Amino acid sequence: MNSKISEKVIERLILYKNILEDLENQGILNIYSHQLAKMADVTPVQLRRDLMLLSYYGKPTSGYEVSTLLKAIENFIYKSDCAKVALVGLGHVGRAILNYFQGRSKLLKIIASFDKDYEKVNRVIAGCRCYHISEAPSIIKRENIKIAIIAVPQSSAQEVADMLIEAGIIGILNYSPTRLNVPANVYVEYRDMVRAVEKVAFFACYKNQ
Amino acid sequence: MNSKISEKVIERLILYKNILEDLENQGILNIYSHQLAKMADVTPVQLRRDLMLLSYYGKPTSGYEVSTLLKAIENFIYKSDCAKVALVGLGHVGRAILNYFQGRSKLLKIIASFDKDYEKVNRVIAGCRCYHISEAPSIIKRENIKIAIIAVPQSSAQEVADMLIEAGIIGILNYSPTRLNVPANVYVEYRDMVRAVEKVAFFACYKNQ
DNA sequence: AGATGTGAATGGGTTCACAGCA
DNA sequence: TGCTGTGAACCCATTCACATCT
Repeated sequence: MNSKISEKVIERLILYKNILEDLENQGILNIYSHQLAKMADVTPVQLRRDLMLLSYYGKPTSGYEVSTLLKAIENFIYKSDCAKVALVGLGHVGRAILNYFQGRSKLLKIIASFDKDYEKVNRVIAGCRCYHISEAPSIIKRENIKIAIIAVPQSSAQEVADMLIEAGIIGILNYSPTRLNVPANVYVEYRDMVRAVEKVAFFACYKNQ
Repeated sequence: MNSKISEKVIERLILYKNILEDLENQGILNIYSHQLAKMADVTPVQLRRDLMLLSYYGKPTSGYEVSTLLKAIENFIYKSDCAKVALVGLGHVGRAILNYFQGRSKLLKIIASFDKDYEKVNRVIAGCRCYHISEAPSIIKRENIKIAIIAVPQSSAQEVADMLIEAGIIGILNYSPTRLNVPANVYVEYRDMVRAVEKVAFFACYKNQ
């Protein structure tokens, strides 16, 4: 592990990857930094700086080759250990995630989903089988899943997190508003929807005086 | 507008507000910076720095008074112009947001929701009436709504954004993966769920070698 | 000429270290 | 003594300016 990699750079690289996938699907072969930067809402210099991480190089004549740059970002971001994802909670958030994932991420796959409601258990929802929450530890261990999405109500979030971590999870995307207590080696990202709207409201008004 | 306010500070202030609401509900009257900082996963110095924005002061003996600090943050964050929110798209993401909002945000209120599906139109879902998308411009103008959440499929996100901005929206929370083309005065926050999981996967693995 | 890649400068955010207070 | 508030130092991210390439 050489120099520390910042969250912002990774977020941007993932965004570039998305845009490049779209460009590839449109049959575009080459792109200049100023074009890609515009699509990603960053400056061309910022983009070129970010790409310095990848040891990938473009050409002054034709810019970047879409397909190879895409592969370079994928190689950099992709860690095969963390390709399998578990989803806990099949309410609206959980279903939304399953729908969005359908076919979108080439790098990650939601292997299993869990819920405590027996109505949902054993059904296949958006291409993913649902198991009872009590089966989570054994399935996560057996499949060696390292990443989990928590989409359960606030009241059970910590309890679910404890169980997941015990089973080997080291990365959590938490859609519940609760702050989780986790060991130092576990990475948690919070996505509270209410806080997100409050942030937008503040900055929108702030920007316009 | 004196000095520029950073996104990170505001995100943290909103988080403190959340935690303080919980503390108030638990009947806790006072709290020290190191306690609140721990709950928010920041350093005590960082917390005290953040509070410098508010012109609110604690006491070395008893720390901060929960109720007044909470009010100070609310006052700072709350802009009455931006209290009304519109939601576009009542798929799973839209419903999830409505459920989370139920009673949670004291500062903001989702006034109206919109969908193109006539099955949903005129129903009241999670306490919020659903209108046909074609009514959005007139209702947004009439109610003077400034903030909107976009929870529609990728293919219609830009079109919806154009319509909203035309009707007076200046802040957008975008759950679709699409990058939006908007005028300079409009603030947009992106919340793509697939990219979020990819970020977690990267850092979880990166942290653990 | 018009791109890319990058050392050096700038600017913003966080932490240190300590003064001041009850 | 143990807290708060904050100038100064530090560190990280972005931007500038320019050498380099075709």
